[in-house]
Amino acid sequence: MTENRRNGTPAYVRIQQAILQQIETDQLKPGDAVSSERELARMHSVSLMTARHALVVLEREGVVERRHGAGTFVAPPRIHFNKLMSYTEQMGSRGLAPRSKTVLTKIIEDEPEVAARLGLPMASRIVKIERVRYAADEPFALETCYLPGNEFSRMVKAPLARTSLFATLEHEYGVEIAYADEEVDATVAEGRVAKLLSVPKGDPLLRIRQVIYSSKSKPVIYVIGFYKSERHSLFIRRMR
Amino acid sequence: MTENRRNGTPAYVRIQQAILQQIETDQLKPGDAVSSERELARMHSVSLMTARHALVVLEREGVVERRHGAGTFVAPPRIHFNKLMSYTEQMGSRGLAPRSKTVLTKIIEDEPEVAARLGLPMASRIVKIERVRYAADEPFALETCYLPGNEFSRMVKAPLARTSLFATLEHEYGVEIAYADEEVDATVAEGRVAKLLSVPKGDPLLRIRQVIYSSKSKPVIYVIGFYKSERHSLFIRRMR
DNA sequence: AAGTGGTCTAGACCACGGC
DNA sequence: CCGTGGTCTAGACCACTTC
Repeated sequence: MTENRRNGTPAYVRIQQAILQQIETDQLKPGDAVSSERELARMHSVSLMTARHALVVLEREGVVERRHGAGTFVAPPRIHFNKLMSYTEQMGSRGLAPRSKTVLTKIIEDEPEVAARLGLPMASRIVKIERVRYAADEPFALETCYLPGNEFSRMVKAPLARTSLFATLEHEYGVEIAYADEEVDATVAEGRVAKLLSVPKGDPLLRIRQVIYSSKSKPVIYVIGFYKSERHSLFIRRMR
Repeated sequence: MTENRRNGTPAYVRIQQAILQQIETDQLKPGDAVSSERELARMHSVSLMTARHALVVLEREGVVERRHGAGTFVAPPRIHFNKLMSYTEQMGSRGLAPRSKTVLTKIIEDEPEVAARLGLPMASRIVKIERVRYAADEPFALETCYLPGNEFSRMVKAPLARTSLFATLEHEYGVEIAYADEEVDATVAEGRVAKLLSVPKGDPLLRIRQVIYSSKSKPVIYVIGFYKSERHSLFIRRMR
């Protein structure tokens, strides 16, 4: 082995980095052929198996596609289906600025159903944050978030107008958000919800109840959202 | 190579099959250690790299977990979130019998929007099948399926009361169903839909519009479903 | 026919985990 | 310490695609 692992980095990772850099700098675009296994082996002075390993892993990660007999090609940019993203992140990925107004933030102790959803004892202290989301200066969603009060009481004062809830949790509290289970159904606008969304009573709304879990599978946020139906629909990709 | 690929099956696949069989016959249960790479290599008279390959692929498929320094272990049974299943399959997995009534089946030529969703020219012949789904003798959903008429005209006469649409497509037509894109929103019951579901006009309904694709990424079914909200909600797991 | 990825060998050393 | 998985070599032949 002629001094592989120069910087503690495995050879196959160095090969991947070289390819990824070519993609990032647009030297390689989707559909373009990546150097073949044999070329990579020569270029990086490694065995065929090592060059091969680099490509196999990149394929599993969705960066390249390999076609038997033909070659290895840069994969088209991936569309992230069913990805858990905050409202801020969703808007950001479409190049739009998130706009929302916090209409309520307080600590409650009398919502046992919410406590149960968060896996807390009844009558626990819970942070409640209610926000109206806007798209094009028009309200389209009302989202109510609940967080365990003992851990996250500082959230009551967080400047949520600027930063996202996810970012705050990840940076300020070191909570790594991992996944969410959503329950979706249909309902109609009534009372306070209708007023905040400025829709007539009886209009159909999408209701999404979401339990968001940390990487330790502990519930960290419970969210109930009401979405104006004509301005919002949900996309899901299901695999067989 | 001492006559590997006895039956045209690669050695690493044979090793996988041996392990999978041990799991299926409960000789290996979740958490149990699988034979190590070196053991497998000896047992199957292959090199370490080949035994290793078998395990690496099984790990990617979620069958086993590998822990550096510790060993390879049978993975806990996977929970299938966001899996594309037919109504028949969904009911089956809950131990319930599917019940539905076909209220309409005909060939149409005048729904250009549907044709577009299926990637067909306007004014194409399209098979339309409308079914009411029951749970506990109560209607809870109205599903309208559209299929390309030229390929699937025999579907008009398929005995859908007994077999599922998916099964028919897969067995009779050799179409392999791969994934679906769903668009979910909320609406209210009106006219014909309200009548068929026997709900009052104005009741909220979940509307799901689904394009189901074959493994060749060709649209094969377009489905519009209306679901009674108090009897149906949708579960989604999103990963970060 | 030339070039590509797919499978495979018979070894090697390293890094990590558990006793 | 020993056994595990992780990385790696320097070749080989096969199967497939493209021309």
